[in-house]
Amino acid sequence: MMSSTISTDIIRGHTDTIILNILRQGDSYGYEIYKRIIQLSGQRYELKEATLYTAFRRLEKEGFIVSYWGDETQGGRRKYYRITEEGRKHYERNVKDWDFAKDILETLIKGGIEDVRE
Amino acid sequence: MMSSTISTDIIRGHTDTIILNILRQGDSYGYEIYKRIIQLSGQRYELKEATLYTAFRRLEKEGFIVSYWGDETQGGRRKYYRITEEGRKHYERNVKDWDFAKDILETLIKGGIEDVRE
DNA sequence: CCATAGTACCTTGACAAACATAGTACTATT
DNA sequence: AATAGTACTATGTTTGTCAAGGTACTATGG
Repeated sequence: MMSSTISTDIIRGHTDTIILNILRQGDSYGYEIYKRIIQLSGQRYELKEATLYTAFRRLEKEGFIVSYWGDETQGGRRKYYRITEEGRKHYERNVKDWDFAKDILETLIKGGIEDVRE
Repeated sequence: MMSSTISTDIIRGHTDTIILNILRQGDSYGYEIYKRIIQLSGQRYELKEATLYTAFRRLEKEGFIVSYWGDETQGGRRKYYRITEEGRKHYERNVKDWDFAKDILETLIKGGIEDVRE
């Protein structure tokens, strides 16, 4: 599995958006988000746990998410994350940036001189 | 100009492909490639010179391009770059990877649980 | 009862790409 | 003489990703 042709450098810069996209659909915790990313990609991409937890810290520091401990009476404790209003705005902005950049990127990697934009 | 909403992390990983795309349309030199990238993006993206020359060294080391000095009798000397057969293959591979990754990325940043891929 | 796999979280250190900054050197224009 | 443009290069910093390792609990099969 995970015959990943998706290089990490292509995903780089989208990690935060990917996480926020999951959280805007409901609170979740690290391991579940980790699994859901694999599932969403159809087993084609795995965001490493270390990267994920690094991102949580970054996002929380920037005020885009908040965390709270679940009240599991048994089993491993879970740290849940919730997206903030700021986080939603940040997500929307990132998606907009992505849609915008996508087209330019397409021209840059495939276009010839006749495709010059104005 | 250059009200760049394109973050460098979105371009990251595509630098080599962007350069190879220009070179597969004919030999060129650093400064010209620098200018053409700005032009191709419609003044929306500037690949910094430092990044460009770092990429040249990387690409040459990997055998994807070769360089030779131009025979300018006047003006600053120019170092030309030519794409190799290996470079062309590398370019094709990168474009394929990008097309593949693009769809998955789209799902990851916009998709909900109902969009799970198989 | 013990080994293994799975769930769940976290830290440290290494690496590579992109870039800021700075420099060299020549040409053309004012 | 000053400035802007062309053209190349080196050095050091920042940042995101990840490999590797660790802790701790639960469930399952032999």
